[in-house]
Amino acid sequence: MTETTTVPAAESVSEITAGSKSEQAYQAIKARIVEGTYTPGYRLVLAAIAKDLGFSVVPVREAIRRLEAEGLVKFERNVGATVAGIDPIEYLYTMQTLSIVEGAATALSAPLVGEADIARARAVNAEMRDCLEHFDPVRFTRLNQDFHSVLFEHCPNPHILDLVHRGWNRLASLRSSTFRFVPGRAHESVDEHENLLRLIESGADADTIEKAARLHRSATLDAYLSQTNAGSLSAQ
Amino acid sequence: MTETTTVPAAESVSEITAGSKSEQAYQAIKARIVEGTYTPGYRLVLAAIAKDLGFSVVPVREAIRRLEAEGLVKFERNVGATVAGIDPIEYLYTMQTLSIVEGAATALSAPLVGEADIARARAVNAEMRDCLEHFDPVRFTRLNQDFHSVLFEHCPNPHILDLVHRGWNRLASLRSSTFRFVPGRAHESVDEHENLLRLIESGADADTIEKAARLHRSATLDAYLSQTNAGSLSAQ
DNA sequence: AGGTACGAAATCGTATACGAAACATACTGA
DNA sequence: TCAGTATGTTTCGTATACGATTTCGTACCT
Repeated sequence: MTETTTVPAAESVSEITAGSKSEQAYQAIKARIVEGTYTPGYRLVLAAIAKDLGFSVVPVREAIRRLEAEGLVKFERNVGATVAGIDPIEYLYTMQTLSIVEGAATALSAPLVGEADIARARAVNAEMRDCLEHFDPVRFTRLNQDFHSVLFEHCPNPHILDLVHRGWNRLASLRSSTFRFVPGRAHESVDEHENLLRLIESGADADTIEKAARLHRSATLDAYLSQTNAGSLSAQ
Repeated sequence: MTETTTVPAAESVSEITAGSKSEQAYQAIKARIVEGTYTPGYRLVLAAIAKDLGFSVVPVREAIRRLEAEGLVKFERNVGATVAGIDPIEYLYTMQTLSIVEGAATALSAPLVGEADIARARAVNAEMRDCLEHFDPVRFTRLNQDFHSVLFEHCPNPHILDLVHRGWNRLASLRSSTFRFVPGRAHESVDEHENLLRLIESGADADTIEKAARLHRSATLDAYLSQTNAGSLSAQ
């Protein structure tokens, strides 16, 4: 008879969604930005979003502030928030920053990357190579992220790892991939991936790996820059 | 003649305080953490702080979320916020991250650092040398920040610069300076500063400067670690 | 007609209020 | 005596409401 008392019930079946409404709002808005529903420059009005999501404005407000901190939206006091644009100069800054933190993360991860990881990364890279034929920039970019994730996710320093994730996030918010603009870069990229894998396999020292990873990204940036001749602010 | 029309008057003289109350709350709480009024582990209760500052809980809440994003406070859902502790492992992560971003920022700044800057930095370093006699860790740490600020503030990439600032912020929240724990390190530090200045003066290449700046910080970290033998997770 | 000043609408910022979750404590039953 | 449950208190999470600020449209003056 007493057995029923121990079960405090499962929080009402339909409420397993996600933590707070702030969190839900954050996820929802972010998704719409990445997915393109909210295009750059789009004006994010608190009340409108709140009504749309069925929440009050308070959680929405908090979500937007979080997105601001991540650089996905631009916020102006007493005016409102807009989806951050694809300002080429911003793209440059983001890529440069990412080249540095990702390089470091990859180097720090390297000793912890096992054979299984290498194999997985190589498989992804093979898919990318296939992808070069009937070129699909979006798919290619997806695989690219998968590839690099394998290499840096073992980074033991959570702060650095977080910075890497933020960088990728920002890039994701730029609707079309870099490779759409610089398709030629894709070939080199795949080759550099293999090179990077060899370095890690052979237990190269951290500095070498870091430099390679950083250069891999700077090269993409440079390719983009020479395409759009947006000035020479190349990463070191 | 038309110029006069553009001036909408100075917003009422007494209201130059600071933008929003959220901002004020943010500054106030941060100050109390850095200054030590709120010691690590201290429980930040929204209502209490709000009453204390004379605001409502809403701006306070937002301020605390910002501080959480910067890592100054730890936040747990439905439980509350506490001032982030001096967890040695966290200190390690912060220092390692800072070594990387600060190194990069310094290297990127180097070409933009003029003679006047060098002179200023050298003056600060001289003060630090003086400071070595009757050693004052707090003052020394202040000067240390001044010195490095000169070297990285010209960094053209605002994202990286922001990351550097955040790192310094977190370190500042650790009440007593590193040099209190490792006073011997102070001497070497001053010498390394001079070395760094020479490199920049002579127009050394970015990679060399970056490495030197990064090593300068890693060395401080290592000194701390060997003092507390907190395991060997040394930066690269 | 051009530009300025005023006013209304829109939107944000903050206060207050209430419901929900977590923690501490006292009580009941074996 | 002790485990487990019930209750109370604290504190957070969110909704609603109102005041403050900006922006835009319109009428007026030169």
